[in-house]
Formats: sequence, C-alpha cells, structure tokens
Amino acid sequence: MRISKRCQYALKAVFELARRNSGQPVKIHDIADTQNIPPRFLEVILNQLRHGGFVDSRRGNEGGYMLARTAEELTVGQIIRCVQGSISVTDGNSEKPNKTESFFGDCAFDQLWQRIDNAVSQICDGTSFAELVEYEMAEKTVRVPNYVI
Amino acid sequence: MRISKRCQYALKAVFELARRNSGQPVKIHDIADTQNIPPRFLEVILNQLRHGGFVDSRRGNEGGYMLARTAEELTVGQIIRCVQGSISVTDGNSEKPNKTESFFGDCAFDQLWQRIDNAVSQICDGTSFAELVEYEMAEKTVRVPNYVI
DNA sequence: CCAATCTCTACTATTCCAATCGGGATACTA
DNA sequence: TAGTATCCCGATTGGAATAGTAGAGATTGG
Repeated sequence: MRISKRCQYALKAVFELARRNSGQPVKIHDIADTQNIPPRFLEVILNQLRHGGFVDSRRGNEGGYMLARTAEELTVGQIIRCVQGSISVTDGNSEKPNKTESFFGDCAFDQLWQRIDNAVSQICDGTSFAELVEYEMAEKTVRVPNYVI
Repeated sequence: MRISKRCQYALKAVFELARRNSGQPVKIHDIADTQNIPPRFLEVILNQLRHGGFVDSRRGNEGGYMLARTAEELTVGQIIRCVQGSISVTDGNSEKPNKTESFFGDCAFDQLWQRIDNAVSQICDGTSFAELVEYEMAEKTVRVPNYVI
C-alpha cells in the first residue's frame, strides 16, 4: 500500500472540510488554495468521494462541498479505500488469480502480508477526521504558545 | 509502501536460499524454477542483492548464489530496503523538499504516516527468513499431516 | 579450449500517475 | 430570462515507474 498523491489530496480535502465544520458548502477553489492542491485535479477527486458517499455537493452560485457524515464517523481508512480501492501492500501484484499451484514460501509470505495489512488497517480505520483535526489544533497551540495576530 | 513484483521475487529468492540451506551455491535457474520467477529478471535482482551484501555468488560451471549471512540474521525489512530503497507509505510523494510552508493538517498527517511506517517496519524488521522457513514447514506438515511420496 | 554460469549495461513495452482541458448541467440572482 | 458561478463528466496528455528482455563480457572448472 502506497499513499498516492491523489489519495493524500483526498485526505487533505476531507480534513479541510472537517476542520471548517461550517454548515455552508466549501468551494473547490477554497479547499485547493488552503491545502495547496491543483484545483482541477481536486475536482476529479472530490467527485470520486461524492460517488463514494463521503461528501455531498451543491451546485450554483453558492455551491461547494460538505461532509456527508460527521467528522467522528469518517475514518482515514474509508477515504483510502474509496480512492485507491484497497489498503493492501501487495496490491496490483495480487497473484491470487492463478493460485492453483502454490510454491514454497507462499504460506509464510501470505501470512506476513496479512499481518502488515492488518496493522495498517487498524491504524487507518481507527483514526477519524475528528481526531486528526483535534490533534492538529493541539499541536498548533503547543508549538505557537504565545502567537499574535 | 507497496511491495513490487521485483521485491516479492527478491524475498522469494532469499527464502529459497534459506530453505535449501545447502553449502553448495544454487543456480539462478533452479531458484527461478522453484519459485516461478522469470529467470533473466531474477538475474538482475540477485545481482542487486549481491551488491547489497545479502547474498554471495560463484561463477563458473558449478556456480550460483548463496546467503551471505545466516537466515537468522537476514530480515524481510533488510531485503525490502535493499530492493525498493524505503519502506515508507508516503514514498515517491515526499512533500518534504518545499516544507518551508506548512498547511493545515500537515502535523496530523505526518504523525499518522509515521505511525503506519513504524508499525510496518516493526513487522518487517522483526521477521527473519529463518522464521519464515520454520513457519512454512510447520504449515506444510499441519495442512498435509499424512502425506505420501 | 569449451561449456556453464554469473556480470553488466542497455533497452523496450506496458501500465500507472498526476494533472489538464473543454464543454455540459445546475442553481442562484438580478 | 439572461448571466454567472459553481459543480459534473469524459477524454487526453506527458512523464515516470514497473516488469521483463537482450546481448556481449568475465569467470570458473573440466
């Protein structure tokens, strides 16, 4: 499992929506600016997230995107699976199709990959965007304790 | 971190050498046959492992490859790093270069990626080829308890 | 010398990825 | 109803990574 740029953008976009937590829809352009994402690429990505049911959209003058669920319910794992289909380290390589003949070491390696996939999934599925936002805010205040506007 | 075919071949090749555990060098062709790897591709890969210091080779009529260390000392993590350079999930994407400006969520995501990388590393570095061979043998005898030759 | 093997560099074909483009649909606003 | 700002969607491009191949050279043992 490698986290592609596309996937990182998706996560950042959802994070941004969670962070703003505004009842109003947020425009692609605003998200793109705040998170430094190529706008037209983000367009494609948000559309994918919409089809996945993770964000809702509104068109027209005051349109934009908003979360389809609460930030507590949305996890990193869900977004990754929506964008890259799977979370497994041996993806795109799956030798499963012709698994009629097995070779020495297959059992051992299968178990190894599964252990890794489980560990990763556990972290991703156990991390909600609410937690991410919370962590970010805590970090920001710790690192800039006496900031001035 | 995605485990490429190349990397899986490398791991299987080292596994095969560990499994045979023969004082004699094993020919590329034999490894390729046993593990179902394209021979000339395996050639390139074994050479890389040799440069990494994980296997030794002998040329000539009775030449071939053998482990440069014991199977107990060789870990999955070492081989992966040798073949694909890194074990991080955010590799090839690293936004580190222009990390002068930071965006909302960077702290949170950096911490997330690090947690994942640590979990994966812990498994890979904690798994030796001796263990893999041992596990494979145990599985084989469990799954075929009364096999006949 | 010969044959089997590894060694090295280069090459190709395919797939994947990041990003862009043009035009269409929709919704608000005046 | 015209206009504009936004999302919607399919196609396309350029470049990098991946999987695998090719051929000539070096080494070893018989």
